[in-house]
Amino acid sequence: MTTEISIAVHQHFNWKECLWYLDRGFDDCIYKVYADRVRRAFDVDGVKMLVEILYENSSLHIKWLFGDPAEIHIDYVRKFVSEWFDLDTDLNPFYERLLANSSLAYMQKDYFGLRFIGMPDLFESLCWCIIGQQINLNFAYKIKRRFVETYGDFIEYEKERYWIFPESEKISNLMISALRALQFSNKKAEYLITVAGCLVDKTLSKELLLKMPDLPSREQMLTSIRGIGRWTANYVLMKNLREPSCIPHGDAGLLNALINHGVIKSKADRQSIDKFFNSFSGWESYLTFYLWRSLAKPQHT
DNA sequence: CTCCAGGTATTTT
DNA sequence: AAAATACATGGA
Repeated sequence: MTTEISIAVHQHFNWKECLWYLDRGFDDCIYKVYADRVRRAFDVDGVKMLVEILYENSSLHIKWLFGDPAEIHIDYVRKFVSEWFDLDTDLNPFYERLLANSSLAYMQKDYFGLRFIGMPDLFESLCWCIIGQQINLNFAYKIKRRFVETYGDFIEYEKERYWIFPESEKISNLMISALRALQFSNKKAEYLITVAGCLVDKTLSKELLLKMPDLPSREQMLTSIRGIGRWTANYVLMKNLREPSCIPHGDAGLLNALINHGVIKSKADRQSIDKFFNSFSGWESYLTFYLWRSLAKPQHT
C-alpha cells in the first residue's frame, strides 16, 4: 500500500516554470527532475523516505515511492513541500510592482506562476552558501555533490540513487583535511565545520532565528558566526526562512542581472540599487529570485 | 596569462 | 571608517 497526499494550491502557480527552474542546467544532487515531476529523498528522525511530487487539477500530489511514513513524517513532508514551493504567498502585489516597471514587466508574463524555490533545510542552505562563496556555480554544484555523496545517505530506487543531505553531527566532527580532499578551500572547510557545530550545540537553529524580533537581529545572529557574512545571512534568510525583504548584497549574479536590466551601470553603484529595491519594498526577496531566473541561459518555452 | 565566479575575514590606509 | 588584500579553485 502506498501513501499519497494532495496539497491544494490556491495561488498563481506554474508547475512547468518551477520544474524548469529546478532543472535549469545545474546539477543539484538533492533532487531529481523528470518530465513533469520531481523526486526527493528524506530522512526524518531516522525514517528514510522517497517521494514523488507532481501537479494536477490545482493540487500538488505527493506519492511515497519508498518508506513507510507515520502521520508525523507525512506532516513533515507536507510542510517541507509547501515551503519548498512557497505555496501560500499571494503574488498579485508583486506582479503589480513588476508591471509598473517597464524593464521588468516582461517577467510578470514570462515567469508567471513561478514560485520562489526555497531551501527548507537550514543546514543545507548554510552549507550551500559557504560552498558557493566566491566560486562559479558549476564548480559549486560539483563540490556539493561530492560532499553529499561522501557524507550523506541515499535511497536506491529503480537503480537510481536519491541522496539525502548529510547530518550536521557528522560534519561537525570532521577534520579540515577531510574536506580539503573534496577540493574545499581551507576557509570553506573551516566555516562548514564551525556552522555544523553551531547547529549541533543549538547555538543556531530555525527556532532561535524565528524568535528574534526583526530582520536585522536575525541577520546579526547569523553574521556573528565565522564564515557567515552579509551575503550568506540574507541568502539563508530568504531561501530558508522565507523572509520577504532580503537583498543578498554583493551577489555576483544579482549585480549582473541589474546591469542587464539597465538598473545600474557599474557594480559599485549602491545608490541606484537601493533606490531600485525601494520600489519593491516587501518583495525584495522575490524580486531577487526573479532576477536570478532571468540569468538562466537556455531557452525554454 | 588574466579575469571572474551567487564572499569573508583580516590587514592596511 | 573605508579600502585593499589574501584566500583557493576552475573555467572562459
